[in-house]
Amino acid sequence: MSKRATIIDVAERAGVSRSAVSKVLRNAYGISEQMRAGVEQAMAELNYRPQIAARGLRGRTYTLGVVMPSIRNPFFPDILDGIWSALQGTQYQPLVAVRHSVDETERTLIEMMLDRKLDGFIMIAPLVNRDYLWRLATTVPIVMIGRHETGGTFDTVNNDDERGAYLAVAHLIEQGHKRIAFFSFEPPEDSAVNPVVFRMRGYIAAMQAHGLDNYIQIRKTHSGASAEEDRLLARDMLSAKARPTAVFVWHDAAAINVMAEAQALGLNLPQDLAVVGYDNFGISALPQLQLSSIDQDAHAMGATAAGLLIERIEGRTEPVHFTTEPTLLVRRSSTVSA
Amino acid sequence: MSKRATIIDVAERAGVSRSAVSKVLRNAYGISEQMRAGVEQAMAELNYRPQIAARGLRGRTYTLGVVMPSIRNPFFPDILDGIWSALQGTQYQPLVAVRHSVDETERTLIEMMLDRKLDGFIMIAPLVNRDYLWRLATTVPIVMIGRHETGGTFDTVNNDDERGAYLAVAHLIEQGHKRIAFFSFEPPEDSAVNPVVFRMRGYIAAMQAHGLDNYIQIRKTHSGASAEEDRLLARDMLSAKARPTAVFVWHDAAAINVMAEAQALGLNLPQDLAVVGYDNFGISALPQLQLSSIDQDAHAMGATAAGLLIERIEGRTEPVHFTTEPTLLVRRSSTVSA
DNA sequence: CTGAAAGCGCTAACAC
DNA sequence: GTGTTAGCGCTTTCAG
Repeated sequence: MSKRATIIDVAERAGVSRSAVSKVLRNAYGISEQMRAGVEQAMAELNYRPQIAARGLRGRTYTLGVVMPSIRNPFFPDILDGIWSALQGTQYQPLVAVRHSVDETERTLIEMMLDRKLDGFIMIAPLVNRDYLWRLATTVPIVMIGRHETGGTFDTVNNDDERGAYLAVAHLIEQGHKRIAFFSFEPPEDSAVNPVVFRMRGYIAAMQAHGLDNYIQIRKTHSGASAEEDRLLARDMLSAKARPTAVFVWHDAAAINVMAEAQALGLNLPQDLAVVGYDNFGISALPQLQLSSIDQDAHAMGATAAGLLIERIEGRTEPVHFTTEPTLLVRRSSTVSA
Repeated sequence: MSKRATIIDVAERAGVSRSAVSKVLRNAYGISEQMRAGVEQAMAELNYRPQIAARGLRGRTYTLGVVMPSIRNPFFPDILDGIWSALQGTQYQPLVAVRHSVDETERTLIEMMLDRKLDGFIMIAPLVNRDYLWRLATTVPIVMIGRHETGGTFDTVNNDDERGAYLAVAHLIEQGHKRIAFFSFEPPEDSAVNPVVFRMRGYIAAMQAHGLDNYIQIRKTHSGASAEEDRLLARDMLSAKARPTAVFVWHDAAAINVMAEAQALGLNLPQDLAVVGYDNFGISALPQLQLSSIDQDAHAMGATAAGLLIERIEGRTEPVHFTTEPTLLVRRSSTVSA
């Protein structure tokens, strides 16, 4: 295992002091052109790269922790792409930690990243409670994606979930549907901040705005429901006497399960049942699925979150709350003409 | 931003020296029960957690870098789960870095993780050339997943791709097919180590073993082909005079594209065209896809890789090469009875 | 069994 | 402009 050049090696080779090298490294004030040139040459010759870990002991590690509840959801890669593109040209690098069991919240991950002295966190809808989060946010810069909460000291990036839901339902109404159900789930805790609550609100608003109060029907699975559980609930919903002719589903993964169950029950899609999901995740556009969905602009969410986090790390203290506009993507699952 | 307790705080509170605390921390030899108890109490009272970053400056960071070419492929989450389960009960934690552009290889990621002093890497089929990899492997412990190469100083974990392909093709032959094509791609470099080459070998072996030499047909897209490019090639293949009645596709994502194109051409699946993929990735079992596939046991691959990497970090120098057994999963895409 | 002290690679006052 | 020096939080000889 060969040896890596250190700042001392560079200093010796260039015939200058360590601090001179350090200054060149940091582009700090007070270094002559000549010295800079000499140092840079020495660095090149030695193939020197500063060890960020050591640098971190004094200051920053230039490493951002991205905390994900899963990488199975094809929605998250888009967020990551956004983060990455915002980080281009900066010194910061993202490192991803993924939650693995449901009984374990993100706390373990956060602590392990704290131990490793990462500079800040982008967290995606973590299962941590309010108190913990608020306290944590006074300790380290945090940007939260997918959590509607403006009281803490952390920044947030959210989609306008209420409006997105409204768009979805209005689209279904436009297709002639009246009996439109909302397929949802019961958020585990801090329900007021959960996007699903906003989507429900948008659903109700749209139904009411079109005089469909009497057709409102909300079905809920529990958080982290399996495909089987989703399908069980869907079967129950679709077997009822006056079954809905359309359903707005809180997110795409569940929407796919609802569609599968509908087909298993012999329904033709979209004639017998129209479906619209939320997230427009990676596979919704597949020819085999063609699921209509609300796009949150995950890329923008990621990019914005990364930008905000860096601002935070570099000193901003006022919380910022950013919202992306939802877009409706109409595909075959909700209309014959698509 | 409140202050975190350091080893000095603990030492003072317990009325002992820093080194004593350090020894307790590391379970090192030569500490009395009484002192240990006192130190542990002080740690608890101060809510002390050692800062791994500082520890890393001397020794290990207990952090493993997992380098992925993408998190879009639903095959990778299974590997990550395996890694995670093998790490349970150890001090090591995985941190994931994801490649984002194709023109950029994993080198950047590796270097940034090296700068951050991670202890070792699990890399999944990276786009780095042999020389770089071999040199790197003399510097830092590495376990490679999905690269058939036994000459370097790194460990490898692979599926028996040749056997997996054989299973897939034998299954199709059993279903009565003769005109079985292999839908593949041209590996960018170091092609001899690419799993796809082994799959091709298995395909050819199975065809020959059943006297179907004359029906061998291999189609290739290029590495990183888009869905459109896959479909274009599929269209060409399926529009030919004597089109194949079955196709073995090098991996599931491409198989889904082939199926989509077949349907667009008006073919009925699986009657007109049977399809088998490879990887059994997360969505192949969806009712809407029901893609037959070869399972590599991604979980075992991840778990094994993590175990090997820790052995390496803790001193082993002899390279180890591990192979998982492929399993055929028959679904609707290749047989009417499934 | 315990503690003093040097050192890991880099940063940041502070002198010169 | 440039170099000296004292840390950052932890580990690790090496005396006692």
